[in-house]
Amino acid sequence: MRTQALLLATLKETPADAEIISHRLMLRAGMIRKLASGLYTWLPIGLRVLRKVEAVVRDEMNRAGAQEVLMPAVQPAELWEESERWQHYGPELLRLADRHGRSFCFGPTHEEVITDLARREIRSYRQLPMNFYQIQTKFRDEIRPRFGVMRAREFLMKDSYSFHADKASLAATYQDMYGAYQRIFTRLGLRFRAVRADTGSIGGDASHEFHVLADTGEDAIITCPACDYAANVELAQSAPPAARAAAACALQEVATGDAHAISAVAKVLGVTPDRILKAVFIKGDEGPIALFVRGDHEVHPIKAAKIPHALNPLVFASAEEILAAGGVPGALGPSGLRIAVYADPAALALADFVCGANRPDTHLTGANWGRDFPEAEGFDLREVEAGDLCPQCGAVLERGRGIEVGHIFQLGTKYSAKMSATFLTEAGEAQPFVMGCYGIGVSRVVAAAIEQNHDERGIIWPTPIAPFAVAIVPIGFNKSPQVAEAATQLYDLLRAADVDVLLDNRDERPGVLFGDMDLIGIPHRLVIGDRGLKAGVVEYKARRDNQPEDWPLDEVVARLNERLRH
RNA sequence: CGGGGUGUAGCUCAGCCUGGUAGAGCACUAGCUUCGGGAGCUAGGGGCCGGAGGUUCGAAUCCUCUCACCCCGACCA
Repeated sequence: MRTQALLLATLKETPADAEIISHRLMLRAGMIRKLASGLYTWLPIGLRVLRKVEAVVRDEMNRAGAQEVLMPAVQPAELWEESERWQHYGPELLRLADRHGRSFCFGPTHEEVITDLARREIRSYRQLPMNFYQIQTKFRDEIRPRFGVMRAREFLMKDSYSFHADKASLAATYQDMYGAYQRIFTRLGLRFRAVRADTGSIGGDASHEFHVLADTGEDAIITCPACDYAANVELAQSAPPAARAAAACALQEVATGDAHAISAVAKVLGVTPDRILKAVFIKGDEGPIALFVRGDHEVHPIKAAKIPHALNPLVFASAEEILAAGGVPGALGPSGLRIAVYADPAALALADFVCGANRPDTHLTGANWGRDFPEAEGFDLREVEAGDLCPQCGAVLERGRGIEVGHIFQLGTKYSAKMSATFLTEAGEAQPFVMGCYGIGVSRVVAAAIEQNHDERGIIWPTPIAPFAVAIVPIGFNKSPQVAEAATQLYDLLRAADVDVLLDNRDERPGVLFGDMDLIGIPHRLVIGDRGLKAGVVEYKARRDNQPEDWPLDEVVARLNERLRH
């Protein structure tokens, strides 16, 4: 393509409302423009990248045996009523009515539609398993769209859904999808990590998120540098604590005055926070629940909300509820409580510890589970931090940030059971499909790739998703017939060789051309000028490198192909 | 939805406090010069000052109401 025929809408200045680097660069490179909050137009340069990401995803999905379909973006409310998500999905679901007053929604996801398709079309276990995917525009009315296409309301997603006769078959396809995702993100040139994830509201047995590693990521992830352990902090665990020591001290009551916070108690009693029991009381549907963690640890709200009968999302108990349960705020401890008590394993491993006495301004020292109050039920509650030990191999864990670009779930029969989507087994019995679902945020991948690949001059695309693989930059295209001829010849030659090439024949100064080609991140650049032509060479420079090199004119195609292959 | 902030030329912003009839840089158009890392000079075009109402002789500026957008929190690909 020639820049003549291309909307090269680059900006010198950064639009004021762009916060993160990928959003800024996508605006400056002329990839996207905002239409309204969370709604973006993809300009030619941006769309080329989006299509290339799509192509890699499609290729690997096909290779993994999935079949491409395309479902309607607008879906009838009836299906959502069957799955009961019409009530539960909330305001994120964009609801519409047609001229007859029938209710519809703009699909944020397609479990209902695909399950409806499967129950109509698949009848026998002989047809299973089957895996369908589509690449399609979704709409989620996000509370707070931000960061450009990173969290847009309308976005492009690859979603797939697999149908199985049993869990073993689902597990096999899940593994296939795991592998396909690894290949996809590798081919896209991203540094990523598959992490264990909370199954969240979608439910199901197993789930992995694929995160592009970047400081601007919205998720905190725990990774082990020594083995393959990686998990979202929402469910990350650390190595179990050492076994509890025998009780050695007698229980003593100590007046601690107005020392209520862990740090204050630690100071007054001259102990470190890891010898103190920290209490958190939360609301449950059968009354409050007491939680205990070690004083130097934090309760993770998503973990705590999984406790039986706890309200989800988590809500802290009121002071009145705590008092009614036998607790005294400021001096909370496990003694004399009349409610359910859970403790994190690290808290349960404490011996001769400090805790509140459930009497005003009073703490206990030398306290011990079992001896001084009942053993609490163990429950993983604490948020894992960097420096904790890996539960698999014992190495020191790291904590970083990631951008979630993919998520795979083993759904089970959640949708098929509600929607009576069944097939006949070998024994002739109707059984609900066992399902899996697998998503990739295609448009988000574009932003994530930029977060990982840029410098002060602009984007540095991995070649597989660059808007163009090669830019030809003639110096003085409209002044020097020799340059124009050589540039055009080379352009034709490369196109004939099926190279994705952009000829920048704008009548601009070299600085402008260089600046734009760097900004939009074209990975390979060929500069043709009178100076070089006299010597029979063109200048080649990789976007990532600083030093250009001279290539003999007649070797350019061969050398370039060599570069493009790697 | 709570808390904070911003709307003035295509973009980045000044002007607002202290009312007096619209500005700069970049971009755009034309001409001349320049031409291997975002040129210089000259001459131009472009704004219902987000919208509505009010105060005033007079409102971008003061008041009220609205709308949009951005940032911080709970959701997700």
